[in-house]
Amino acid sequence: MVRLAVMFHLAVEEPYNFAQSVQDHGWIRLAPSTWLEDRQSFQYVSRLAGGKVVLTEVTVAESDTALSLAVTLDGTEPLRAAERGQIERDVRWMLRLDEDLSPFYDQAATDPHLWQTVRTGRGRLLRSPALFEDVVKTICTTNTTWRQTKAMVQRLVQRLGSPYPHNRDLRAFPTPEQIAAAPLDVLQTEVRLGYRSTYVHELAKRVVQGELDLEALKQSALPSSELKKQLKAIKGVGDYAANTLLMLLGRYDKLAIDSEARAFVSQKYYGGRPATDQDILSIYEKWGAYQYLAHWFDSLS
DNA sequence: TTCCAGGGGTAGA
DNA sequence: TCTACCCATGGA
Repeated sequence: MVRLAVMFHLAVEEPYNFAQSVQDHGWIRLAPSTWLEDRQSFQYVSRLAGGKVVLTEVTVAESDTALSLAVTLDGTEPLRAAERGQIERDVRWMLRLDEDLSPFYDQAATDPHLWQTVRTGRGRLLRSPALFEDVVKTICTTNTTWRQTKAMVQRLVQRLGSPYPHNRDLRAFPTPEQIAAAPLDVLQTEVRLGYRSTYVHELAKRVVQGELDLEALKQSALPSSELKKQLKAIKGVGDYAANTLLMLLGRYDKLAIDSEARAFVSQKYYGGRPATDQDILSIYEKWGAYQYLAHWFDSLS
């Protein structure tokens, strides 16, 4: 089998700590994303619109001057310019290379403790190329352990995703079409999504039927509260999941309060006594458009 | 056994 | 808007 590789560079604005930013978020441990420690690189199995499966690897480019990333695409067929362009846009989206965090940096610089962590260039939390993938992954984080989340996503990818020709153990995240075409029973008994099976299956069918245009939400100029209503209209997406998805869309004005956030705030601000959701909200309220990131960095530092 | 994990849907008030 | 109850799964 012929192996074809393409490499290109992406310019990056500093401060940006590639290795930390990619690994900070748990998403790096959800298939088909991987962190290759020995190569200090981020690997992702991409499925292009036409069905080609390509292995994408991103690492810091060797350079004495400006920071840039080296992106390598491995596949069996030559890539058209449009396909290469798609992957480049996907990588920029996944790593949030085009997000302007300077207003947050300005605000964070007024908090010496938080600034210690923020200034190191972390905080561009990893996300998936398609919002569909992130909605499914987020549904898989609810009311379960992180261990089970990883296992559910891994089984979903292995059972329904398209294989990478050079290594069939590597598969792309299944498309809405692939999930919709699978019998519900497969999601229940093989992927073992539990009661989430119907949510994920329904979501895939709605996307395939054109009833729900998730990709359009990425470009939406709607206020976060409006966007949140649309996200909560998805079965399986409640308050926590909707706010997590807003963060994945680059909106940081709402906190995703889960058991981890409750435990952290309780420990740090209430001496181990339980904190109500209102307590948590009031702590980060002053961060306005950047409440999620403020809490995120607070929990890191 | 029972509880609960990076919750959410639904019915009933 | 708030509360009680249910929901698959698997580890503790």
